[in-house]
Amino acid sequence: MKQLTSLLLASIATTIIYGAQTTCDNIYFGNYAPDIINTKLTKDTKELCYKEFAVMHSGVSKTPLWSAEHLTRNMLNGKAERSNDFHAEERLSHNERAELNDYAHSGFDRGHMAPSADFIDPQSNQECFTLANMIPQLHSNNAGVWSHIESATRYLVKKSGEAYIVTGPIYQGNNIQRIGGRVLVPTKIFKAIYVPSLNQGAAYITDNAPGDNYSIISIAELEKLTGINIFPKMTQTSKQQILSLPPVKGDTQVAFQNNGVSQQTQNAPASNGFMEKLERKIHNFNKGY
DNA sequence: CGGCCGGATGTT
DNA sequence: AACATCCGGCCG
Repeated sequence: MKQLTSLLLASIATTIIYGAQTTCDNIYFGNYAPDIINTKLTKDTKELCYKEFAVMHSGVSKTPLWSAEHLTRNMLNGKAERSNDFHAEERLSHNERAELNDYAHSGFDRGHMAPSADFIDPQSNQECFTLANMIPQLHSNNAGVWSHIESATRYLVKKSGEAYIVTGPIYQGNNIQRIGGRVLVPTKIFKAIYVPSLNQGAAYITDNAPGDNYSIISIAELEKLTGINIFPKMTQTSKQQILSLPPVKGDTQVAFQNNGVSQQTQNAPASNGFMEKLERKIHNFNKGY
């Protein structure tokens, strides 16, 4: 009995220590994968490892619940060549995965979570075109505010040298749209960033909607919203702070409201190509070495 | 593959 | 303001 108890305790301890079990190495902060707390989300999920990113795929939404990357300055030193090889995920059965047909004529983009422009490595770039890394995303959002959020994130990586990034959808409300009758359309999209050298993190969040609105929120707030422990190795104190993220050029930062229309508080300066210029500047700087 | 699109940027 | 170019993405 005593043995059983200690076994049980050991198993509980193991559960706590390895709460976010992962088979993907060198992707997650502290090697701890995001941990799904909301058990409604855990149904039919499968972790998929790739060379430079990892995905928690849901057979219910037929999208990722998150895509994780560990980016360093060196990985972004160069230009990513798009493979454009959009493909269904072969490691998933038809019943749990999105197909190219689902997206065709749906009116939605196949929007990357881990973006193509993050992967200069050819294998990784090809891999990121798996539909397991895609959500149905409005084109205006993908080509607009979201592209700026991705750009600002790469800028932050180049500036700080290293970051852990978790990107994913949020499904809110009772009338979630589907495409192909199968793939759920997210209502919001987030990109969480943790910079280990600063021991700080924060997240961008936008509606999957037209317009330039976005918010910056704490990791703690994002975790409440998603039901996912985004960075299990962050301390609670650190999760409640908000890392100063680069403003998103020309777009409108708004006060975050969980379940309503956001309310404008300030405008990011509309300096032409601000982030892009900085990206190139740093790229050229890095090229010299 | 090529043609096309919307969004954004750069040049004139 | 007009034009070219780039980009992520859609379609035939």
